[in-house]
Amino acid sequence: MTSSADFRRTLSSDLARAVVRMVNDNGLGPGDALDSVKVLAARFDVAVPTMREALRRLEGLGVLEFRHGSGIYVGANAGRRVLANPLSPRPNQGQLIELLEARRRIEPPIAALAAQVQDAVGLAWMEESLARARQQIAERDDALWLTNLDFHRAVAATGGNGVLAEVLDSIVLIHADAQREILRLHGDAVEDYDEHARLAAAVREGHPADAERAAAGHLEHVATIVRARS
Amino acid sequence: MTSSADFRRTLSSDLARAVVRMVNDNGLGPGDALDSVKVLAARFDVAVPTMREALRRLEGLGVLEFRHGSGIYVGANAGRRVLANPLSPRPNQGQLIELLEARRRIEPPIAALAAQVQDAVGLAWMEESLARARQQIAERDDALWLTNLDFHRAVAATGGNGVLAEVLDSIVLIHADAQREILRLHGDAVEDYDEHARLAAAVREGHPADAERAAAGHLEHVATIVRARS
DNA sequence: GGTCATAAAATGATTAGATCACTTTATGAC
DNA sequence: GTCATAAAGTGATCTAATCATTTTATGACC
Repeated sequence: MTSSADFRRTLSSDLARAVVRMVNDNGLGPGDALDSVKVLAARFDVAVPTMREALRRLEGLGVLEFRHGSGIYVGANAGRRVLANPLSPRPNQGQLIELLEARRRIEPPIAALAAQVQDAVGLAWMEESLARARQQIAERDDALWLTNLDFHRAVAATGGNGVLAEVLDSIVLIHADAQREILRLHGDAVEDYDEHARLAAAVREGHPADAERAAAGHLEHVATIVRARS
Repeated sequence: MTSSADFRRTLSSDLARAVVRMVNDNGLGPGDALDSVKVLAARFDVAVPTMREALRRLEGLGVLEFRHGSGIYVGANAGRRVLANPLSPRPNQGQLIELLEARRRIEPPIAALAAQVQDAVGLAWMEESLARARQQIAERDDALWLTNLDFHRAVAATGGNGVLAEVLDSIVLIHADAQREILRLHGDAVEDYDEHARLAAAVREGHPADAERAAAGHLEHVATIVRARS
C-alpha cells in the first residue's frame, strides 16, 4: 500500500526544508529566534506571503512558533522524530481503551530498559516528578495529572533511547485531556502514586523484570478504571 | 517540565481547527477533495492568503494535500494520532542504531499481539507483502526495501490496535531512506525474507512467544548489519 | 541614580487584487 | 468513437498597503 513514489516538489515545501536546514546549520534549538519574515523572504528571494506559507507549514508540525509582534521561534518539536497529532479528533470510549492497550504493550519493555540503563538525567527527572506528585496530593493541586504524565515520560527518558522517549511522549500526549477527565473523576491519587513509586523503585534499584511487571500492572489498573466507567 | 499552559489562540490556528472539524463532520477521508480555497475563505469570512496559511499548517502535518491546478485534498495523516516528523534531519550512525534499538524493544511485543489477535485484514496484508517480496527478489526489483517496510507495518496491523499500528508506521518511516541505503549495500535479501517468513508463520499459526522471538531475532540481525558497516 | 509611563520602532496579522501555471473538463474536428 | 484543442477552474506567487502586538528606547519624575 501507499507508494511514496510521488515527490511533489513545490516551492513551499522546498522553502520549508531549507528553513529547517538553516535552523540546524545555525545550531538553533527550541526557544531561539529566527530572523524576521521580511528578512527570510529576502534571503530566499521570495515574496512575504510565500515565505509565510512555508513557515506556517512548519508551525503545523510544531517545529516553529509564531509570536505576534515578537518574532518567529524554534518550536518544541524541532529535531523530534515522532510526534503526536495535535489535531486528532476527540476520542470515544473505545479509542481510549485502544490507546491504553497500546500503552500496556509499549511501556513495560521501556520500563525494563530504564532499569537496565538508568540514565542519570532521566532518574533525576523521575524522582523530581514523584516528589512533585507527593506535594500536589497533599495540596489537592489539580495539576497532579500533568505531573503523573510527566512521570511516565521520565521513565522513558531513563531508558536513554531518544526514539523510545519520543514515542512515549507522543502516546502519552494523545487525548491527554480526555484521560485527565476520566482519572479526575474515577482515579485514586494515592493508589496511582504508590504504583508509580513501586515502578520507580524497581528502576532505581536496577530490576528490569520488576519494573516491567510494575508498569504492566499499573497500566492494567488504569485500563480497568476506564473500562468500568459508564 | 513543559507546562502546556499557554493557549495562544490565533486566527490561523482556530481556522485550522475548524477545517479539521469540517472534514470530520462531512465524513471526508484521505483522497477526498475539499472546496476551493476561494470558497473556503468566503465560508470562514477571511481573506484568501489567511485561509491559505491555515491550510498550509494542516499540510505540514500531512492532514491536507495541495495539488496545483486541481484542488486541496484530505491527506494520509488525517485522523492519525502518531506521526513521523517528515523533516527530521539526516541521521548519523549513532542515531540509526538508536532507532533500531527502539524497534528492537517495540516490535517484538507487537508481533506477539499480532499472533494473538490475528486481525484478518492485517493477515491478508502480511501474506500479500510476503508474496510481493518473493517476486521482487526473483526480479531483482529495487523496490524490495519498500515491500519489506510494508511487511513490518502489516504485522503491526495484524495486532488490531490502531495506535500501535501508527506507532510502528512512524518509527519504520523514520529515516527510511537511510535504512534503505544500508540494507541495499549490506543486507541479504533472501535472509531477510526467510526471517520475515518465520515471523509470519508464527503469527499465522497463533504462537505469540515464537512471533516475539522471531521479531527480536530479526531486528537484532539488522542492527548487527548496521553496526558492522564502516 | 533609579523607576515608570510614554513614544517609537520592529514584527507579525490580515486584507485586497492582480497575474501566472497547472489540471480538468468541455468542445469539436476527424 | 478518438483525439487534439479550447475553456474554465484552481492553486501559486507577487505587490502593496494597513492593523495589532510586542519590544525597546526615551525622558520625565521621584
